[in-house]
Amino acid sequence: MGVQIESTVKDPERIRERRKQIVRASVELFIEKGFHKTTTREIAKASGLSNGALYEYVKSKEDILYLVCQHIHQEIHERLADSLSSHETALERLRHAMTSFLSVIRDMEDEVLLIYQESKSLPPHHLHDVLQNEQVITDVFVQLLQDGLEDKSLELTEETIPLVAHDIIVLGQMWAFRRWAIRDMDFSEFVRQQINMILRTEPDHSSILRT
Amino acid sequence: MGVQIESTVKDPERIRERRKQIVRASVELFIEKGFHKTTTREIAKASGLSNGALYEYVKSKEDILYLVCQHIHQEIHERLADSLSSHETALERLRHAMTSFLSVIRDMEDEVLLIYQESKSLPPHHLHDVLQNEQVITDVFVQLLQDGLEDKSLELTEETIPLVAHDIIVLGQMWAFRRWAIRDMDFSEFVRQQINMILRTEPDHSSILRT
Amino acid sequence: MGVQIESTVKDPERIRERRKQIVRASVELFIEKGFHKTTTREIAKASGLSNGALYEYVKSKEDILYLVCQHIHQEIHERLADSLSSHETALERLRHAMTSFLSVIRDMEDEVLLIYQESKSLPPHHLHDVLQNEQVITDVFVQLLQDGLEDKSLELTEETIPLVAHDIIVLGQMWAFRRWAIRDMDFSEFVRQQINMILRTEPDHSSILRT
Amino acid sequence: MGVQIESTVKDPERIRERRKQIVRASVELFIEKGFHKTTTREIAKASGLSNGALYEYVKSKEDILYLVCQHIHQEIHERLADSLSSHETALERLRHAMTSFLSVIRDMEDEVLLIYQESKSLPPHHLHDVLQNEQVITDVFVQLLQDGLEDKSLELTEETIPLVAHDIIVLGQMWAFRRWAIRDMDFSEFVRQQINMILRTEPDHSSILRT
DNA sequence: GATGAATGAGGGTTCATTCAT
DNA sequence: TATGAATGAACCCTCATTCAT
Repeated sequence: MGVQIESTVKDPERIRERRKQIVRASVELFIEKGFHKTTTREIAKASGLSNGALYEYVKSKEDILYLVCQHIHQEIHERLADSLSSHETALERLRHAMTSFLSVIRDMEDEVLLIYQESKSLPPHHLHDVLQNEQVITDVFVQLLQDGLEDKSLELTEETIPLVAHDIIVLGQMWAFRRWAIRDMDFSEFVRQQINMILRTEPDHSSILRT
Repeated sequence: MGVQIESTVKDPERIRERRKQIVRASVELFIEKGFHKTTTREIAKASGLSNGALYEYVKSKEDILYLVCQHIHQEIHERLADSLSSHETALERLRHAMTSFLSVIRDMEDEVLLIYQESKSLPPHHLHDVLQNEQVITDVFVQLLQDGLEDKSLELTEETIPLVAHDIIVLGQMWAFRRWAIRDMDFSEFVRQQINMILRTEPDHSSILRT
Repeated sequence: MGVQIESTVKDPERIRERRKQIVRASVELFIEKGFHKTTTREIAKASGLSNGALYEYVKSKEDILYLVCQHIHQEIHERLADSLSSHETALERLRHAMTSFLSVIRDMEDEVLLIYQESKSLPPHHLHDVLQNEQVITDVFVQLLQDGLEDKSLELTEETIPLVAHDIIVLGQMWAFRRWAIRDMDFSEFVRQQINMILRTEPDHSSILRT
Repeated sequence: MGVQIESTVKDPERIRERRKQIVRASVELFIEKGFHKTTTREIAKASGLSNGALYEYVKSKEDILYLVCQHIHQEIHERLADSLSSHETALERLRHAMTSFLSVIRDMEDEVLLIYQESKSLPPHHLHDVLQNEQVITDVFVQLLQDGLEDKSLELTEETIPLVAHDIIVLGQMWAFRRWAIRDMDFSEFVRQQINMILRTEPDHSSILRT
């Protein structure tokens, strides 16, 4: 799954191991200084590898960026998937998922920001794959909305589902990429409001329109 | 207004002129290749300036990025401000503003994306200023929401206004930074849905919750 | 004539000047250590240029090799052409040319060897051009042989001319690339014998075959 | 005979075996990409050895080049020696040898070219040995010429023998290193002309001079 | 003010060789 | 003996910036 990154090394266990080191170090560095201003030497050093060894697990600096993006998406997706509940109605499951998603975003705000800012530096092939991963995460919500359509706990039309799902993602990721504007807001308040923006469940607030 | 960029040149008219050339050329280049992959030589050439002349109107490559971001924000803000209507109710003015805003985003999707992806490369001082400009644009909607609170054409609480304003901005800019996911959607359909996401004005759709 | 080498610099006079420095330094270095073991830093330093300046007059290290080969061929060709005499018979002109050619080879043995050993590292396009230059030099002898055919001072058939011309070149260049085997031979003796090999003019030695 | 190459391995049989693999692979690679552009990893892989194993049969990359040159010379020499005839006169034996030599050159043109282009990269000690091997081959012709002097089937003076022998070698190897200029010539025609260049045996062509 | 040649630090990457297993 | 991961010096080249003219 995803694009295969070549390696000179044969032992797959070791590859996994070393790449984990590389990714861990790189995430930190990329967050701190950005992809372009981070040197491969720094990455090697922070990974506990020599300059040469780094290139046995990766073919280019861009590969590292890809690995980083993939790793971040994986973690987000895993944590989101793990938190999927089995409440009776899709509405309740959706609300729960949104809450979980938002809390993942908060935990990984730097990482989310990283993807927003650096993924454009990926070569087309890898970029495509990263965007696909973003879609995979979005699809979790597409599914939940679909469920709501079926069990009628949500009222919406089929055609709007894709965009609504993206809205959910984006209104959540905002916490990461608009930090500067929201920093003084309480996170739980943010959660409450964004969920309400999507669902309008609060009494007498099904719309911000005056009835 | 904004951060002053130093110049060796005295004549302010000439400075304005030359910087316009620089910005025009840079926007295009940055969109095409990204900030880091664009060289100052390319910028100079595309601006019709010599390598040395460039540095008489600008002190560093980062200054150019700043000029570019500022210019983009200015244009967005101008066009948004110009389109502010004088409808009776704030609700109507808001709806009109959102529509205008979205159409500006569509016209300038590359530029919007540019700011999302490259502004992080600004030195802190300039970054701060750019974010402030983003806030200025957001404040247009803050004001409209406030108006709606006052003329009671909108129903919301004071505290939610800032975040709702940001939501409006972000749900609009999505068109630029989620193009890859939305490309096959009709723009007017996008507009309709996003406005509805914010306002829930469509009959029987004041909420996606089943009543 | 020849393949154009790009330069960032505009002033053609300066380009010529600087490239002369580069070539002069490189010939020496390439002869001493070979193309691959010579670094661009060494070349820059020996040329009296900075690392960066070097690359304003040349696009790659291979370009330098090309410039070097071209320069060597040019000099050989010039000196050969300059020495072309106007003796009555083609035979005499040929003998004179061969003598001159051999003395050029002796003066430039290192350079001749350089081309033999390093031209293979040229990119195809440039290699082709270098070989063409080699042919140009060969053609000097082709012409002389042709003349001899016409004025009947030489007895040979048209079809053998090309190969004989190449033989002349190669039997001369031997002095450079077989030095190790010939070093203890007197140069004038070498000249005498090689010319005799081609012309068999010495009394009673028109062939090494016993009559 | 030749320079001893060190090895960590004891069993001489195994050494011979492995080095044969190494040489076979390297010849091909060096011909294809040149010595410097061929990596030891490629050699190891193509030899069916591991990176480390390679260095148990050879102490450096240059050693491999030496082995390669030696092998090529050996094969040329062997094939030349094998073809030595026992015709009555030295002249006839010489003509036969030249024909054989030329056909060896044709079969091994890539290898001959390889030695011309890469032997310069050998460390002095090894280079000396390789040149000596070249001399050994030359000496085959020295001997034949000497024989001709003795049985008087050739007319030449003792002092010219060494150079004539080298001329024979070089006029033959031309087929390899001047391929680009001669490619459209028929090989048998080449043979005929080159032998005639040396021997001038064709009727009425004992010299290219008009009598 | 303008030009464009010059600077030089530093970047990503390679690869001959070594060495722990 | 064999393996293949690790090392790290070194390479070619780029480019933001400066400065003599």
